[in-house]
Amino acid sequence: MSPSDDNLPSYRLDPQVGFLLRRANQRHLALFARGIPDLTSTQFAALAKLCELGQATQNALGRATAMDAATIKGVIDRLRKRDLVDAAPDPEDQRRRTLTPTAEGRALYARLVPAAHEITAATLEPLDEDERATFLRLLEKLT
Amino acid sequence: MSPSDDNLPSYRLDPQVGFLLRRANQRHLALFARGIPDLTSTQFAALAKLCELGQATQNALGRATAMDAATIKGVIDRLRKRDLVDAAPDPEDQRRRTLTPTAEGRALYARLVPAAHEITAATLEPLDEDERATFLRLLEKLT
DNA sequence: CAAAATCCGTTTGTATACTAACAATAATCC
DNA sequence: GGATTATTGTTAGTATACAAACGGATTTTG
Repeated sequence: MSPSDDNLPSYRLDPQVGFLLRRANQRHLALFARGIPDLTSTQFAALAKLCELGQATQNALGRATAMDAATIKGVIDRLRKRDLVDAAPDPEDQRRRTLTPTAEGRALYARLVPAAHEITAATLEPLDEDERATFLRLLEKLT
Repeated sequence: MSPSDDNLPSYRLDPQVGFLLRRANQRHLALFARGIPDLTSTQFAALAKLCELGQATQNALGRATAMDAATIKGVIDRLRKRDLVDAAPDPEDQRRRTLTPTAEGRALYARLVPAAHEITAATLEPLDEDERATFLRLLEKLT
């Protein structure tokens, strides 16, 4: 043992993946809130995926957007309150609620898509073309 | 205009950076909760940084751990309730509270450091050595 | 077919995370 | 030195996020 070999734990917070992921996410969320003040990023994700799919049950939409049942419920409640999403009982399965974007929801989504693309670009702005592709490829593996 | 050139917005949620960042963060948080059930990742970050620094005022610790004043307050409240952190008034500035890790806090931190390293490794496990370095380098730029 | 297991949506509780506003204190400026 | 400005910590309000438990509906299984 060297004289400096004490039992102080060798750990620094700053370079840890978890800390960096959290901060990168924070930065992205700030850019999102600035670019799309109308909706939170989660609400936009739910609306976007629902417009992609045309319709979905509540829990299925949650799975498609990586939100658990309790989370997607709150998100959908808020979107419904603003008449962006409609919920109808499923005649074939009485447990299910079939969600559909309203005309207003689809219109808002269509209107916001350009801003959403700009937010993605702004988030990746510190990287050059090659780095972006690399980063997205690797990030996808950590999902 | 080609016949297929309609006004449907071209947007897919799945490949967007924001969506991937959120999911990567979720995966990391799940690994963290499994590896360190004692503390949340945020609480551990605050405790770790405080042990690194020795002491800090509340808002300064928040800045060092990327938490705003309202967030760090709740985190510190919970750590204090568990006697992991001590808060003393600063005689030089009566607005400030000087935070210090308790002996128990330092012991817990020292005990958890190996698990924290394992969580970092588990989070990055899908990447090989080169990819990890690349990913961390690029992620740091998006902070 | 009946029992068990699963799935659906809901509710409660806890923990981030940010905005906004606030009182108390410090620092700065004219 | 007095007014303005900034900082510190607090509070209230909103929005994810997840765990755990629940009743009801459906599916699987024995």
